[in-house]
Amino acid sequence: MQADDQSLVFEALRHSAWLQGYPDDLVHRLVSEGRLVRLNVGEWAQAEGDDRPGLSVVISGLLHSYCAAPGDREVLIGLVGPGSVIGHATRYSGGPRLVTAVCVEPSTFLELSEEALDRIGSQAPHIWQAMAGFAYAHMRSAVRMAAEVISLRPRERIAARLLAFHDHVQSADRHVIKVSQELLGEMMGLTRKTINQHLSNFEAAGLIRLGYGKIELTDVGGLKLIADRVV
Amino acid sequence: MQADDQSLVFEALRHSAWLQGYPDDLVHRLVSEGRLVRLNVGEWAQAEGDDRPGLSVVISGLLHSYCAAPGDREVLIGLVGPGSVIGHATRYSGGPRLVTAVCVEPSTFLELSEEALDRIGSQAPHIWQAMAGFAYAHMRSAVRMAAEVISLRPRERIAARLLAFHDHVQSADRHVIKVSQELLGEMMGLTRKTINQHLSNFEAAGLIRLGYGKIELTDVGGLKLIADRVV
DNA sequence: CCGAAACTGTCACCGTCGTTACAATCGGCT
DNA sequence: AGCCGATTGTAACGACGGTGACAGTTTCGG
Repeated sequence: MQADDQSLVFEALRHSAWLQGYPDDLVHRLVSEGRLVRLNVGEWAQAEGDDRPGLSVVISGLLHSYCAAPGDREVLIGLVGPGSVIGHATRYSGGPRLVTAVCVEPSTFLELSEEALDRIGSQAPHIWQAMAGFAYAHMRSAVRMAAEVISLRPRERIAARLLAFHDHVQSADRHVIKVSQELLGEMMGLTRKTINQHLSNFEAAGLIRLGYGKIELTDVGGLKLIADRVV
Repeated sequence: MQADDQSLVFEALRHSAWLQGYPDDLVHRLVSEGRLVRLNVGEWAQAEGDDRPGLSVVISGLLHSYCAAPGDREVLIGLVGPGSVIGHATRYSGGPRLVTAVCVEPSTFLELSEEALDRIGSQAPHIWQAMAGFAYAHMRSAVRMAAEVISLRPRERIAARLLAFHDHVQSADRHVIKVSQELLGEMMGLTRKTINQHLSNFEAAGLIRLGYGKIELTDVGGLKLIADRVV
């Protein structure tokens, strides 16, 4: 890895939600033990049950993550951006990969093999806590998503999901969500028509502004009220 | 803890899905560092954001686990039986508890405080792998549940959920699921009426047998076909 | 600069699920 | 044995989302 790549990767990891609270030392070890990988649009960063175990941390780019549902279908579970961790160490989780991630933008990753994780672990045991930590974070969002889909009607669900995206991203223009309505529908089990109907509704109420392939949140508080079924 | 309790707890942990593949030594440490707790019907084994961090392993009994959804609602997420792990070590997961668990039968737990986990970790680092492991297991089932609810229509969803219960339990009479139709509906976001309709349908097709507060699976393969949308 | 591809806005029809309500049945408790 | 609460079977009606289809708009690449 080039020296400038190294510092770039370091910054990306250092600011990721995952490693907040862990020492610089751990981050440095991750950078030096990891391998930088670039993938183009359409390539799989990982596949269920594939033979490349380990973790990958997204440095730049964007991916869609799919989960296998009964009947050989795949459902879009979420968007994966810089700072997210995907994949898992088979050895420490005991099973095939959960999800499939496909690049929708050219992306770069820091790939950490199981062996690399072992080497890091022998020097900096923090890594195990960190791994348990992101497993929890993933579990948290998965449970929340399940709870949303189960308990909320489509209208509330859409509002809640928009807010989840909003909270998930920490960039400057977090108010603008770049997702097509088609994709939104696929992610929460609704048709584009239904999505469109409710979004138009929200726009008329001044909560959001619709664009081509994007949605701008203009009244986060108002959306919260809807998600909370107050309105 | 009494000596006979100790061996009882040891057996429960030793046979739990969680600790399969880990050495007896780790199990022994867990038993000796843990505290045995008994709770009656209606008592909370844990609460979101409560002040008793750590893990609890269910030794005997049955609990319902709830997850907070937007709008101060709680949705029934699943049933928790012997061998399951609930709670989490705040320190290593970085956030409030995810779920609330309420006893529906008198239950016993092995409670492991954060300090106990630390002590175990210093001697047997396996514990961290084990913790990441059950976080993964929980994540897996949560993601799967979300995928089911998103992609399956009610009929398929009910079949898939029945199968999930069936797979989850490893006891002898796993074919008999002891849940009321009311509860089933609550767990997957459907009304009792809808549940009843589809279940009656399944019964007529010879896939299940309905009882009072229980459901017996008589044709697992047939249910799989429905869940997979083949039928 | 233009054409193809992707995305959004909208329609009518139909099926399914939620709502509300009531009766019948089962199980445990006294 | 007998009662009461919990659970199940069922009905009519209305609302809402899915289906399939089409036109208009924006984006991007050649």
